[in-house]
Formats: sequence, structure tokens, C-alpha cells
Amino acid sequence: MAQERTRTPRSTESTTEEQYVEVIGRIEEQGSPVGTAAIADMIKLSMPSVSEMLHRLSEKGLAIYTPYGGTTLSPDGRRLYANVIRRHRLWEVFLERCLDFGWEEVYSPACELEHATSGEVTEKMAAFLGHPEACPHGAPIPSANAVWPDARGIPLAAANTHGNLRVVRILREDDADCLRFLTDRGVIPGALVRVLDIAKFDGTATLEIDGSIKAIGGDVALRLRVEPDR
Amino acid sequence: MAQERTRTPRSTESTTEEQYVEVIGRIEEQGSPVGTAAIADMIKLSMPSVSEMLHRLSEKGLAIYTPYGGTTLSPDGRRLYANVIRRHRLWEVFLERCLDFGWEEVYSPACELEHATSGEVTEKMAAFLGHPEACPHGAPIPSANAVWPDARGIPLAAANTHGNLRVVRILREDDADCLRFLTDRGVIPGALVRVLDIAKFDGTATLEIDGSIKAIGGDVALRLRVEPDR
DNA sequence: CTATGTTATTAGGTTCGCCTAATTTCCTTG
DNA sequence: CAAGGAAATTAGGCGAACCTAATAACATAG
Repeated sequence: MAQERTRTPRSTESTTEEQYVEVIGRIEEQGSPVGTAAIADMIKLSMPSVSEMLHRLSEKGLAIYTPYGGTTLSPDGRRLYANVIRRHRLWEVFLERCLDFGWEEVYSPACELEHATSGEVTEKMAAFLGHPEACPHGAPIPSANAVWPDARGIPLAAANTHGNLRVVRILREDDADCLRFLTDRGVIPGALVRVLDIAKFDGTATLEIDGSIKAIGGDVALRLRVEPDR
Repeated sequence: MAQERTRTPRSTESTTEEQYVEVIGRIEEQGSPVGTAAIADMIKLSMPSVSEMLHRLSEKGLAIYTPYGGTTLSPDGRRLYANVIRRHRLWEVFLERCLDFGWEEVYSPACELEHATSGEVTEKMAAFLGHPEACPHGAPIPSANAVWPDARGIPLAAANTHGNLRVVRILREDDADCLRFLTDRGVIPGALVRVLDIAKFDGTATLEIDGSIKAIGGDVALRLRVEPDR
């Protein structure tokens, strides 16, 4: 309602700024260069809008931005990023575990909730959920003081081809279509798979899952993280 | 994050508009006349800002606004109001029941969350919480199709002075100080009280609660709703 | 029935976020 | 190393939501 004029009792960052910081962080984490175009593409806004906001984030000390040269999160920006991701992924856990959403559906409602969540609510949620260390996609949840747990899993292509592998994480949790595709094939976090082949040519993977054989395109295979099953 | 440009997949109402509608609805429900000043006061904005927004709400068909003459919610506005209140109070139930917030603290975090909650999340929350009919303050939660359950309780002053009464609702759930005051005295929803006296002069009430005697000022007493204890 | 104060609106201005069109910078390829 | 194209920025504008100062409407008390 109103009365509390604290839109968000976190600091002075607007929802919009948080969104930009989140997008920049995600691109950085993918290892891609953080260009204005990449941000604009992911956030679905025009490049001039992004360019303008980068100046603002830079002034605010959240990003390090060199015109024509790309963008990085500053230490403050990285702290905020960890915080936003923490809120986001805790909501994802809640939505899947308590509200009966599928793991492939939790991303977007979490995006809406994350910016409306105070620190107090965040920490009480974490306690309520038993301080989970990963979201339903297997991605790590940073601690309240912005420390990241060790990322679990290695790329499928890097795994020993012999022996059983446990799927521990799937990247690009925003790509609902891809997640549904993988769900169809049984490739979900926690699944046990065996690699029959990975094509040298384009990375297409042939997997045995639950006794049946499934093929996964190279692009998608790159998004899987696995661990040897002990 | 981004990608989903649906700020809120409900309709086309902005967060801001929802806030105004909520405030107007609450004032209406109190029975007070809905003047620009009352809205401005509750929402903590200047009167010109409110005046401007009333024109916009009027155009959008959410409010019926006569310049110099006051405002009412339109049927559409009333529907939206019920919807916002539903989200708000479901969050309050969740915050109190699951996250260990006190009933006097749930109001403002719920204000932040309510505008970021899609219909799908709302209904799954309702199911998760067992379709509660009242918030922690005893206020009714409208159904998904905007039907209000019967309001429980009668004003303290209207209750039979002899016999035990059950506190079933406390109005003005936004007034945290008052709620804390009442908590101190054990006047919380569900408490059993006996009226020893209600001053004719100013309504000051003398109550017996849990074996001890407590006085409650007339203004506050007006906010209590009770039921005869069977 | 006029004077006065309260209530409300109009006028005019700001900031934030966003856009399109025009221009600039940079990189690459012939 | 010039030319072309991709990437990015600047220029100029717009709407939403806010504000202060100035003005108008209404209600009521003398």
C-alpha cells in the first residue's frame, strides 16, 4: 500500500538498476564480453537506453564502464549482484518446493518477486527453507554476505566418458523452452546419465538416461554440468 | 531480471495505480469520505499528485471521480481492490505463519510483495496456506473472484457487556505502533476478554484479560471487533 | 451575505526510464 | 590502408509520476 515510503528497504537502488546489475552479472558469469548490445538483447531494451543507464550505474559506482569498451561490475555492483541473485534463487526454491511450480517455470515469477524483497524477508525465507545452497536449476545461492558456494559440476564434454554421471546443474535457467525440452528427455538436476558419445564435430551428445537413449544438441550439451556418480 | 517484460502479468495496471486503488478502497471501507486530502495523507504524497492520478484512474475506469466532489471505486476498481487485498493478506498469512514475523510486523513487507505477485503465484499461495479466510489481524481475504467472506465481529462498544468476548479482528493493520501497544496488553486476535466498563464520556474501555485489568483508550477501542465466546 | 479558512485544482517544472533517428567509433576485409 | 559494416553513442523527444507555488471552489461563521 503506502505509508512506508521505503520502496525497498535495501538501499537506494531502484528496481531498474537492480535489473541491469543482474543482467550484467549474468553475462559476466557466462564468460561472454559484456557489450551494450548483449545487455540490450537480454534485457529487451534499445541500446541507447542501456548506454544511458550504464552511465548512471557508473556514476553510482555499481559498474565500471568505458565507452566503446565494455562494462564490468564494480565491487559494490558485485555485492549487489550477489544479493539480487540470492533473493532470486531463494524464491525459486520456495516456488518449486512449496507452491508446486515446475523447475522450468520458477524463473520468471522469481524475477518479479526479487525486487520487492527486503533483507529481513530474504533472511527469514532462507531460514524457512533450511538455507539451501542451490536453486532448482542447480545454480549456487550466495550467502547473505555475498560469498558464493563452490560451483558444483563440470561441463558434460569434460567428464570422463565412462561411468555414470549425475546432472547437478543446468545453465541458462531463463530459457524456459530449453528447460522444457530437457525435462521431456529426463535431463533434470539429479538425473543419472551415461555418456555414449560426444560428437567431435558439433558436440552433439548421445546419452543413456533411465535405460533409454537420448540425443542432445551440442549447444544444449554445453549448458549441462555433471559430477561423477559415486 | 528481464526478458519477461510483463512487470505483472495481471493486466495493464501499474504498481502505482494499484497503490492508489488500494488506498481509496481502504478509506471507503472505513466509512470515511474519500477526499483528495485523505488519500494524499495516507499515501504520503502531495495533493496535486493525487489529483492528477485521480483523473488518470477515472479515465481508466477504475475510479469515479468528481472534481471537488470526492472519489469512489468503480466496479472495475472494486474488483482490482479485492484482488490487491487478497494478495496482500495472503502474504501476511505467509509471513506470520512461515517466516516467523509478528502479526504487527507483516503489514509493510506485504505491501512490497503484493504488487509483484502474479495471479498464478497468488492462487498457489492460497492453496499452500490452505485457503485462509482472514489475515493475522482478522481481516477478511476476498476469494479469487473478488467475493468477500462475511466480516466477523462487532465493535467492542456494541457487545454485550456481560460475558466473555473473543477478539476476532483489529482494524487499521497499518498502524504498527498501535498494534504493538495492543500486543503488550494481550489484546491480540483470538484473545478472550471481558468488558468491565466502557466510559460513556470518551469510550475508554476497561477490560479483564487473562486475569488482569487493562485500560484501552476510546480511539483504539473503536478498532476492536469481538464475538461473544460460545 | 460577505469574509475566511480549508480543500482542491491548475500551472509549470523535474527526474527517471525509455524510444527513434542520426552520427560516430572501431574493426575487419579487400 | 581505404571502405564497409557492426557496435555504440549522441541528439532530441515522450510519458509517468512526482513536486512547489499560485489560484479557485466550497462551506460556514459572523
